[in-house]
Amino acid sequence: MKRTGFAKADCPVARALDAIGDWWSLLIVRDAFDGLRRFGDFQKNLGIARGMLSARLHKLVELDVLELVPASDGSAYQEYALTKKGRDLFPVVVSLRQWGEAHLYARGEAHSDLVDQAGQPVGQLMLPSRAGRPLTWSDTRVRKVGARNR
Amino acid sequence: MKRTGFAKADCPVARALDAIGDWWSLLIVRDAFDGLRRFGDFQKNLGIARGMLSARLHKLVELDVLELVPASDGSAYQEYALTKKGRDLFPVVVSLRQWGEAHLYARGEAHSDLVDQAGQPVGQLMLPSRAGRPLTWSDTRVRKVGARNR
DNA sequence: CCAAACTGGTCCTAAAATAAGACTGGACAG
DNA sequence: CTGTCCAGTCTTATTTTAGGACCAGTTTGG
Repeated sequence: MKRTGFAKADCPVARALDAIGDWWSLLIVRDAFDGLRRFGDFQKNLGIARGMLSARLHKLVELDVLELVPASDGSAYQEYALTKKGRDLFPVVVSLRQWGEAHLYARGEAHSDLVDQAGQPVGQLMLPSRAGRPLTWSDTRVRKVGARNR
Repeated sequence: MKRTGFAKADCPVARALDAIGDWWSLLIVRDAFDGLRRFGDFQKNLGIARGMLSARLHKLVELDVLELVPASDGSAYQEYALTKKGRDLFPVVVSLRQWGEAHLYARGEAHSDLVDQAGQPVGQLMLPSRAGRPLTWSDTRVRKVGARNR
């Protein structure tokens, strides 16, 4: 009864969740966007069990979401840095952030905030049609391929 | 050793993952966007264990992501429908889809596809600054609140 | 230059979550 | 009425996770 996997699904959502849809991976990636790079920093900030963290970091490296690079402070240690593939998770993290902000906090409750370089709050993620007009869920549908959609 | 929770985190990403960041919830929501509404339909399409599905659906209802409504075919059964809060997960599902499409398929490998009503492929999710200009990960930072960021 | 502390892990155990299937009770069709 | 469909619940075996003990190489403080 191994946990069901979706690595070979036809649906990109299923494959993406199979890769980074566990409890910790996206939090590690979020911390990486915040500038964390060392094993100990992730461990301290997340409070994750060291064994879990070790396993997750190795998996993320294997997936090419993170890569090991020499420590930036010149020490003999190594650091975990986001790759292009990892940086491309930015919209995933932002979408979760915006949904959380909108629906998971009581009015007035404090939370961290995403701002641009000028300190201005950012806008909402927008899905443009090919022509550039904003689309909502009701404007789109999934074109299935082959037989199954799993 | 209960699974660590983030329901009270300052970070909206952590809260969002606490709510819907398990292996199944987002796949159920994806199927709901595809029009599935009945217990049996979700179960068949996902291949999920019935007990799991039952627990997940109840949690999603409790979270107000789904709601129970009378069956649309006039039978005595009920259906699960997306609420506003659930429909607001659209960008989350789309961001995962686009990341999966871009990074998880071999060239030429078939996958399902998101298109608009005219059958045109949609564009990439875009994060606008307040002024409407596209932002990338390096243009933004998280403004922390209070003491902790977990 | 030696001891202590830090870094980045691995290994072990107990508890919790998951998968898979058996079982149940109400709805519905013939 | 009888058999089948629907929407679950319950049980059990297996896997995953949390948390801590342990360990080897690195850096720091005196």
